[in-house]
Formats: sequence, C-alpha cells, structure tokens
Amino acid sequence: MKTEKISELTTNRLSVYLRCLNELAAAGVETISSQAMAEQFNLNSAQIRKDLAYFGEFGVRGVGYYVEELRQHLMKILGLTEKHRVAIVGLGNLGMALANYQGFNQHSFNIVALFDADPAKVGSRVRSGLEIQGSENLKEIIKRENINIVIITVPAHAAEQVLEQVTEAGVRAVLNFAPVHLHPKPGVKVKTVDLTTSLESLSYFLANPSADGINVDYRDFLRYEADSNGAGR
Amino acid sequence: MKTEKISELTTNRLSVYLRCLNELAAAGVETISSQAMAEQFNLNSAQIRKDLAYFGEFGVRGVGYYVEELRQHLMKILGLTEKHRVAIVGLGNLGMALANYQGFNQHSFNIVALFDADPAKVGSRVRSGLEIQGSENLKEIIKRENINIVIITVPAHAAEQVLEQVTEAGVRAVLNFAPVHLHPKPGVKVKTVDLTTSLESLSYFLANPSADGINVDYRDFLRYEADSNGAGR
DNA sequence: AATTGTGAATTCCTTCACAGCC
DNA sequence: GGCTGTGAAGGAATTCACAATT
Repeated sequence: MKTEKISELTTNRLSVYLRCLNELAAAGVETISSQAMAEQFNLNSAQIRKDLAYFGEFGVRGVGYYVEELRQHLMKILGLTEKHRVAIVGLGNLGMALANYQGFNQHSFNIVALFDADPAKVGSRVRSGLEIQGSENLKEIIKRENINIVIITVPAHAAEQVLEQVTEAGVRAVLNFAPVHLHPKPGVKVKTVDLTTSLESLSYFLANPSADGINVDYRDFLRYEADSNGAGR
Repeated sequence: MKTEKISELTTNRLSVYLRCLNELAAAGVETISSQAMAEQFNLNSAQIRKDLAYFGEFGVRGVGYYVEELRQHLMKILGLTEKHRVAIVGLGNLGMALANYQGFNQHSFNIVALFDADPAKVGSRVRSGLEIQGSENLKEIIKRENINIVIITVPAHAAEQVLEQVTEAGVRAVLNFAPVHLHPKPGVKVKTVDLTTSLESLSYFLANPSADGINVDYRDFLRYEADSNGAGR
C-alpha cells in the first residue's frame, strides 16, 4: 500500500471495476485477468493493474485476480462496507426521482432525510414513506441524523447557500445537481453532475462532426466525472 | 480557427463559460477578463484563453472579452443556435423527472418524444402534454420526428439494445443514465452520467480523508480564505 | 504459459511567462 | 497599464514493454 495521491480518475474507475466484479461474481466467475476486464471497458489493461496496485498486490501472476477477493478489497477501499446516511435537499422533479430511485447501491447508501424550502411540500411523503422536512432545521437534523452525504437538487441560485449550511453541519461529501460552480471549503468534496453541460457538449459534437474524438467510450465519461468535481483539494 | 483536436475537457469548459457569460450579460456587464472569469471557477486564466483561442481571436488586448459577442460565438461553436430535438427512452423516476425538468436550455433542447416499453405507461402524458409511446415504433418515430439526441433512462440491461436501435435510426448523440458501459458505433457519441460511480467516489473520499486534502494543500486554504473575506474582485 | 506489477516512454493537459497589442 | 494569444515548460495520466512470479 503506497501513500501516493490517488486521483479521482482512479477512484471513478475503481467503482466501475467493482460493478464489473459484482456481475462476474453473480455469474459465478472465479478469476478475471486485467486484460479481460480491460476489453469490457475499452481500457488499457496496464491501467487497471496500476489502479489496483496503488492499494496492494491483489493479483496472482499467471492467474489474474480472484473475483470475490478483489470485490471485497474494492468495497473496503471505496468505503462501501460502511453505511452512508444520505440527505436530499430540494424535492423538485429531480430530487423526487432520486428519492424514489432504487438504483443506488442500497446497502451502502441510505436516503434518510429530505428537505425542501417550499412549505407546500413540507410534510408530504415520498414512496418510501420518508417525510419532506422544512429547511429551517436543516443543520440540526443533519447533525442529529448523522448524515454524511448530501445531494443538492435545489435551483442554481440556492445551491451555494445549501452547501454552506451542510458544511457547517459537518457534511464533507456533496453530490451537486445544480448547474453552478460551487466553492467548497477545504476538506469538503463536491461532485457536480451538470446535465446542461453534458447536453451542450453533445451538441458541440453534433455541430462539429469532423472533430476527432467522436467515437468515445467510457474513458471520456470517467474523465468528465473527475473533472466536474468542485474542489476540495 | 485551428484544426487541432478539441478535447472534451475543453468543450465541457466552453459550456461553463457560456453559462457564466449568460449571467454576466443578464447583469449588464459588458466586458470580462480571462482572469476575472478564472477566479469564479478556480481555473487558470491561461486555460480559458487557450480554450477560446482554439476557435478564434475573440478577445481585445488590454480590455478582455466583450460579453455579448463572446456569448454569441460560444453559442455558435457549441451548436446551440440550432434547435435539437430530444427523445427520452425509459420513463421511470429519472426519465419522468427529466421529461418535466425545466432546467435545460429551452431554446436549444426540445423534448419531443417519450418512449417506454411498459404497456401500462404507454398513452399517459407528462406535464407538458407529451404522450408516452411504445418502444415498437421507436426507430420510425425517431426518423420521422428528426430526433438527433436521445436520453437513455432505461435499466442497465436494456441500455445497449436501445443504443443499437437509436443508432440504426440515425441518432448520433446519446446521453446515457444507465449504469453500464455502452459500445457506440463509430460516429456515435455517448456521454454517460453514472450516479453510482459519483456516490462511490464520494464514499472513497470519506473513507480516506487524508488522501484528498484536508490540510494537504495550503494553497487551497489560502484561496478559501481570500474568497471568504469579501476582498477579492 | 500466462499474467501481474512497474519503470520508462509517451501522450495529453495545464500552467508559466512574455511578446504583442490596445 | 492591462490583457490577450501562444510557445515553452511542467505536470499528470496513459500506455508500452518486460522482468518477476506462479
């Protein structure tokens, strides 16, 4: 285990490897080579080996990686053996959809609180039965409920203020859907998912078909993901 | 105007610059320097100048960039002067939210068709009045309606097949929310938004606070300090 | 024989630094 | 004086290529 700085490009890929291993494990596959995994994602096999080697020597020469063993390692490395308590702030279309979404890793990420500033929404419940709370008590509820990840789905103009409040409440990880660049304090990590930018970037490639890079693959996604995080470093 | 390859990192930033310019224009600001813009996004001013310089000499030395003029250029470069006709495939929570979302650039991106394979959903309408159609006629409707961007919000196992169908229908730009690596044909651009990966990457950060920065980067602290005492800019 | 782990080479991206212009 | 545009330098991420290991 080295003490080198791990880039976000790497952590994003680790998450993708983990998903792949989950599928392999479910299919009963016992070992996998970096080459075989690389082919699935149009990645270079050396990159996979390097990503993994940051954290230990998990492979066996001549064999590859034991699927279940590597899966456990990645879960540990990514902090997925801990349950994360997640709050969503802003229950518009997107916030509602995420509140009802079954797609997250249910074991690791539990949505345990919902907030909205609109009094008309406060008190109503989403499908899971969770009740929408007013934003007045955001800070104390976040503290009391030990929430450590906040998803921001408020309008752009309100996002920075929400970030400030949840930061004061001790939250250090934020997934931001507001189309705005946030300014996190040191030690606070913001990842922004910006749908407008994604669409506009697609638009660019439609408008410039001659441009290279038109045949993209997962690498571009991973790179974008890393790049679009606010700051915190 | 150069013929160099424009990276997706650059096109993503162009979209961010455009958003910034929209705000400046709305605020009545007439010119902006690369330095002033850079401060808003924690970017290097040379990077902004370089990104813009790929497409022309838009600035004026000693002055900066004329906001409205640069805004028009960026709209043109990003292909936003054309209206894009967008379809959403998969009207689950997320697809529904996006169908009702007002946040996209309404002038450039029009959602004009919705598809779902579930017969129970076919025929119902979203808030805008648009009707959900069955997936049987996906290809012909996409052609007939001249749809050029497709948003995929189906479950992971169905996404690749949707990509194939819309590719056959002539679509060359896809925004994919399914947590899976897709394999687009050459000339087809796929951007994937992967919420699980985003969350897991945040989880890594929480599990390894020393890795990504608490007090590691002093410059970051200084930057924050400078920002938070109303002095700068 | 197969496959890892990794230094070296390469490619790509960002930042510096300054000439050139307003 | 202030700011752009850009070649050069620097830094980061990726890929190559091979010795080491099972």
